[in-house]
Amino acid sequence: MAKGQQLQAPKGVSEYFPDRSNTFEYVRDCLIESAKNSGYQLIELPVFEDTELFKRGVGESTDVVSKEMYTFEDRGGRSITLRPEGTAGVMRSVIEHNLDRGQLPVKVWYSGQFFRAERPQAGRYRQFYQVGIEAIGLDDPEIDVEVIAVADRAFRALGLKNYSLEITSLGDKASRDAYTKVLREYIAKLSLDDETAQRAAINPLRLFDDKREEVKAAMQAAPTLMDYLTPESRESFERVKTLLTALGINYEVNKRMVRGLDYYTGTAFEFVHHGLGAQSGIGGGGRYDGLMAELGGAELSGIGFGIGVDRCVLACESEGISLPSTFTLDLFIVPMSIQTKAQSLLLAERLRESGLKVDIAYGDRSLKGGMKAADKSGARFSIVIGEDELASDLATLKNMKTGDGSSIKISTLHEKLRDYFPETIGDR
RNA sequence: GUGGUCGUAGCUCAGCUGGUAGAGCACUCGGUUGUGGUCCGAGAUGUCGCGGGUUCGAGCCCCGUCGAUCACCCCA
Repeated sequence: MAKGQQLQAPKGVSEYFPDRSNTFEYVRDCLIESAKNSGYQLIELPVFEDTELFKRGVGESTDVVSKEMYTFEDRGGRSITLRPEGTAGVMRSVIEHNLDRGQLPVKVWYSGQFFRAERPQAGRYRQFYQVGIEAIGLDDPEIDVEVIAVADRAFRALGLKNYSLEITSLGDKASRDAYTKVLREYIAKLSLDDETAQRAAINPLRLFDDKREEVKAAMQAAPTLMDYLTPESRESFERVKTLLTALGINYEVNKRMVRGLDYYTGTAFEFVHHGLGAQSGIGGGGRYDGLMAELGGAELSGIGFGIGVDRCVLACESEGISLPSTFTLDLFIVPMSIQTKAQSLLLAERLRESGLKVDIAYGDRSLKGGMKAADKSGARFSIVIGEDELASDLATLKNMKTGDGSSIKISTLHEKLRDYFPETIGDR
């Protein structure tokens, strides 16, 4: 427990340590794997950027920018901000390094920490981990569906079932402007309290997300964006739906979906898990038409998503899914005495160099203690190294699962283990 | 930023209307002079989140503070 002056982690951060860190690692890698399988390549970016990037990219009217950013001045007097989301940074890098000059679309994935200074709650942290992808330079329903499929495939690979996909179309800028005008007129006729009215003034779409029954009821009859889509937007959205069905991906059209970042246009989607608390979105994203140009780049459209790794871990736990451990050991060595510890370490290093995963019982433990350590390590085999073994070069290789032991020559242990782990042993 | 609940051993928690701490799990050692998982025995562990107040006496009551948690707001 926290004692007096004991240091503790900053408020609202999530930490993963054994054994739970294995779950985190597995989930993250699974998401990344899915992106790689669809041809996305790594883009590794800084966690802090010029504050201006987010103000222009994400939008100053958004909550994320107006009150949730970790912003500070560096020693050169520059305003720096810890990234609250990933897309703006990717765009900046693409523009800065002319990544869009070659074949399109540019397909990249990223993963890492993001920061928002919010009040923490279930599934919402001030530092959170996200895996995301972006496909830039192509406005096409097929790529929209591919992006959605990357996320859906990853969730299925994790074994998740209790989630659903919601999609909508936010239309192009023309559709959006026409609609917003009508919606503002509708909202103006409602009698709302000051705070709510202020929220509506910033972004009228927000009211669709209000949790209060009276507001929900009032918004029930509100016009929806779907009715104001241009023919092109409508046709594109129809194609997205058709393709999702063809891929066997279930979805629900949510005409009232709200996206918190200003740059979204066209296809927008959100994966919602039903076993979490109030923060139920495990991943979401959509198309952005004006973002690149806004940041000084070409007039290129793009689409991407961000998936919350922390929330996916919680989702797996809520469904009782037990993921394979990312930590595995092939062999655990138990030295009998202080005299054999050094020899054991040499043996371990030799085996490790050939690609085996090997650990040793350190400290002056009893044989029983050493074997308990071997047991808990989860290693598939154990071997006790004592004076006798070193003198005779004979030891018992024990299968920890079955309990069977077979006598082997220590000098040929490498070859013996090669039979069991052909995939891990390299030719060195 | 606003509100509810909570803060006792590494973990999960018990502790009646105030009388200075306990269980299970985990851990270490032993029962089995050199082979784990089951079983049995023994042992170690806390300034009861922190600070102040009331009291002869506070884990328990009061105030503050920090943290956690859940919800609003917002979102991954």
